[in-house]
Amino acid sequence: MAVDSWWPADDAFEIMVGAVLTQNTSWTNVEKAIQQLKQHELLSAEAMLASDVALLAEVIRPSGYYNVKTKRLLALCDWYLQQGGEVVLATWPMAKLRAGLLEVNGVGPETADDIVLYAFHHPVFVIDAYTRRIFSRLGLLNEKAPYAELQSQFEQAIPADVKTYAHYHALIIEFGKETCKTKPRCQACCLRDRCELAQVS
DNA sequence: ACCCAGGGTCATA
DNA sequence: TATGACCATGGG
Repeated sequence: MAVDSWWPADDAFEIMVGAVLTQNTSWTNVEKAIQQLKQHELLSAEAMLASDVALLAEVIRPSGYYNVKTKRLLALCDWYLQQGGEVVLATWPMAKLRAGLLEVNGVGPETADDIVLYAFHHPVFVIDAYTRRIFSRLGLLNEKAPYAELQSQFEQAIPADVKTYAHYHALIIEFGKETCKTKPRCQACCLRDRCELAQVS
């Protein structure tokens, strides 16, 4: 599965926006917000910073936490332009990019890694709630372990390759979304049959 | 009418 | 350092 086939976006900036909007939120809600950003021609750092804050909040409303996320998007836009935008950021090494993103208010480890992997194509493994739930139910990791610790486990188990990391993450999300909706705890037994993911252990 | 969902920050002890 | 409150929507 190609990276872009499950995180569709026209450019790196759109992925950055999506990474913030999807915080603790289903992707279907994020799609609505992004669609509305496009309709209002607000899907650029310059346009967001120049827009009326109340309007921006209203436009991204479907993604939830819209007041918080409005501030976070503006902080990210600010940083993005200050550094010189996509052209400059694309030249940064992975560690510098990740550290820089983490400095932005509202960008935590998962949001930063979404951006590092999907927008700038550096090999970093994204740890999300699905990863924690599914693999802890399989008894393969401690759900409460710190982000960096879990990330290290996956990065040691999987070859450090952008497409591979994106592929595994996509598989995890697919299970998180599609299996056993009425019985969430059944995810583990469904997962056992999927060789690709079972091999992660 | 409930329950859940792909985070992160801040205040408190 | 660790735990809890808070942010808010949409779908099952």
